[in-house]
This record gives sequence, structure tokens and C-alpha cells, in this order.
Amino acid sequence: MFDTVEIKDVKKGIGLLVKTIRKKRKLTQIDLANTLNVSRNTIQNLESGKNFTADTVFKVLKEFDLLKELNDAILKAKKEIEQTKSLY
Amino acid sequence: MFDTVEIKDVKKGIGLLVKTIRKKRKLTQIDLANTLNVSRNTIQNLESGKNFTADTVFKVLKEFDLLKELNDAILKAKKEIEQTKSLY
DNA sequence: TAGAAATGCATAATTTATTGTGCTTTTTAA
DNA sequence: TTAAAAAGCACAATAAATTATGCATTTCTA
Repeated sequence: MFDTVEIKDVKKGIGLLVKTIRKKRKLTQIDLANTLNVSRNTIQNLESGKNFTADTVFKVLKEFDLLKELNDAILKAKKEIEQTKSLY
Repeated sequence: MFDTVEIKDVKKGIGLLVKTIRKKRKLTQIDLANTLNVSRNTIQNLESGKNFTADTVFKVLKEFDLLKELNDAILKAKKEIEQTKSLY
């Protein structure tokens, strides 16, 4: 019925997205780490699909101008859920 | 030019989304915590806007059938970025 | 091609998220 | 209204993310 996605694959996907945007902007891992006040290891771990915190990924998304888009999607999802009738 | 969103507000928004869906499904914090093999504190912290890990929020999104949608958005964003010309 | 820069990766130290517990307050339902 | 269930909150202990450092490998560029 529903396609499934593994958590590990979502983390890898986010890592690749970050790496793609960083390269597009011609930033090194050190550049990005310094801008966000995190260590290069944190960027490295994020990009390679390891576990990470909300603060880390949201700092990156904000720097890459994607945070508002995410926030809008969250608010939209919430409104849709609120309008949905309970299944039970 | 661009509206800004604070990281703290995005975390709160995610917390409210989780709480909204959980209520809609008539689950207690303990129900959800047990299903995901995390503690009730973790659900409580997530719902109240504290910092959290990728694993925690993705477990919730998977349980609520939102993980594939998120993954698709990530892949779409990545493809769009790849097709974009460098700004420099 | 050679040197420099950037990246991947590993380990120990530190910081922080998660857990376990208990208690108070709020919400639910009889 | 009242008892029970659920949620909010705080604190100490533990697990895990982040940091600092170093080094090997890959990529860039002069």
C-alpha cells in the first residue's frame, strides 16, 4: 500500500543534499562549519549520513535559505491534519 | 527580501505537529514512546520544542506515514539544486 | 607532475540528548 | 464532582552527539 523509506536512507539523503548545495556555493566543509559555529566533524558526519541534532541540520538549512520552506511545509501539514476527521 | 524563521520556532512547530497527529490518532505520549522504543521524556521534549536528534523525529514521522513525503521533498530539492547554475 | 588544499576517518574528551524516576498539575470520564 | 489517566516538569545517571586533534587519501591547481 505505502512505499516505505528507511530512516538511514533519509539521513543519507539529507547529507547528500547538504553536500550538493555546499559544492554549488563553492564552500569547503571548513567554510560552512565556521559560518555555523560547528566543527568540521559535525558537517562531515551530517554529510555522510550519521545521526545529528535538529540544531545542526536547521543551522545548515537556514544558511542555505531552506528553513522557511521547511517551516511552511510543517505548518501546512499541521493544518491539513487538523482538518482531517479522526479515523476512529 | 527573504522572510526569516528562527530555529527555535521550527522546533516548536515540529513539536506541535507531532502533538496534533498524536492526539488525532488518540495516542498518549506513553503509547507513542512505547511504539517507537523511546522514553516518554523524549516525546515530551520533542513536543515542547527542545532540541532532538534526527533518529527521534524520523521515527515519529515514519510512524505517522510522513517519512516518504519528506524523503521525496529532499530528493526533489537536490535535483533542483543540481540543475541550477552556480551564482558565481 | 608536485605541492597544497580539501576530504574521509579514527580516537579521546567534552557537551548534550536520552533515560529513569518522582512529583505536581491538567484533562478525562464515570 | 471526584478518582484515574495523562501531561508537564525537574533532577541525576547514562548514552550519544559534538569537539579537538591527527593522519591518510583524494582533489585541485599552479
